[in-house]
Amino acid sequence: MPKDTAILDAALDLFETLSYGSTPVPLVAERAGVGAGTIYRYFPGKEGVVNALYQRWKQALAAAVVDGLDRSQPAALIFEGIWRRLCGFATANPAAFAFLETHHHGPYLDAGSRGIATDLDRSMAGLLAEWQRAGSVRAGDPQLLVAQVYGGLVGVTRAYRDRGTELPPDLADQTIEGAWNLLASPSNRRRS
Amino acid sequence: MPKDTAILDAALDLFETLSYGSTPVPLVAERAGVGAGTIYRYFPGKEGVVNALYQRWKQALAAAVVDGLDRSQPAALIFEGIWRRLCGFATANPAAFAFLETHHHGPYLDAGSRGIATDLDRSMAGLLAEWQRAGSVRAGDPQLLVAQVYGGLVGVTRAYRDRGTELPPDLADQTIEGAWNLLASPSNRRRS
DNA sequence: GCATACGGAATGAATGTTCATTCCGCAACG
DNA sequence: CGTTGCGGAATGAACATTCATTCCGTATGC
Repeated sequence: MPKDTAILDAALDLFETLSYGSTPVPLVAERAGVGAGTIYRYFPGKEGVVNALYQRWKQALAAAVVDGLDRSQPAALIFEGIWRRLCGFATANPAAFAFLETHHHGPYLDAGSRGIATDLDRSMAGLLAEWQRAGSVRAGDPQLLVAQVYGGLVGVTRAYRDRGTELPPDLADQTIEGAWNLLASPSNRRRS
Repeated sequence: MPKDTAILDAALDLFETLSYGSTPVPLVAERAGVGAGTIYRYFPGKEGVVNALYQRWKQALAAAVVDGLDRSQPAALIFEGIWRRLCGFATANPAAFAFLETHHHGPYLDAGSRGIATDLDRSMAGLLAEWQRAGSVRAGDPQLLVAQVYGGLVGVTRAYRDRGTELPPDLADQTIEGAWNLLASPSNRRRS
């Protein structure tokens, strides 16, 4: 494994269990199987590591969600697709998903990291706004609706984590009905 | 203001903006208007401060939500009451609400702090389970349903915070329809 | 094909800084 | 005066970062 990847993987693990502030850089190095100084060959410092980590995964998440969306389908179907990808991503990369969440606010994140985050939010809000115009999603500030559904998924993954259980493969099935009904206008709600 | 309260208030502010790990104790002291040593007269140490802070506010939240619930009302009405109190609490104490969220996972929280948190979760899940038996809430693990609705509220408050805006007084009105529809069984959904 | 020399990547002990905590002297009250 | 509560400089540990050194793969000369 390339050293920079080894470093990022080790950092992900440790930042998640110890929190960023309480993780010593030398410990990251040890876990990554490199010397402490090596980290500074690949990153400008500890903050550089968090930001690289954040951007790497946020971009991966954005790609996983957006890539190959067929925008011509009905809203409920597109939403289902997005939701499944989101859940798939969280299940496949639970530590990374939790990391993105926990560090959303971090004062050490730079403009680049924040930018990626808001781009994704905005493009989701744009989609919702379309659907509102088409009458399939209920009224309300689209950004807040996005925040509310997405927050729900975050809450569920956190609950599993607190419980010490892995995310189940049918996470999407368990949560999609609620998620869609939170968004849908009355006539578009799911019956099942 | 009593010194211990001043210390907790200062810590709340700083932990929220700088994160726990990066907040120096002497800075908390300065902000609280006390000497650095004084903190150690009131708390066993920095961890003692976070835990006192967490417990203080989690208890306040629990009290705000549960106190004086009339369990004989229909589910939708009880839920509305709870949701309004929750939103009221978040609006009245935005920093504390955010703090409780951000530090839910903190490795520095002790058993006492975690205990309060899970008690509240469990009592909410119990309520939901009752409603499921009565047919007003859809099927599914009640703990996960709680996590999903509550996560939604957290997401919304976070969105406002990211935006730099205060939480609006009508937060509950903006979010309750979605929240209830996420939970409700088909026949109990809101039309409005 | 072998020996030698070179460059840059990697290392980890050393450095200076930052921080949680302590402790001693002062002040306020009785 | 004694006692109690407080302040903030002093302390020592832990940390992020640096840098003199080692190490290794490749090139060069024989």
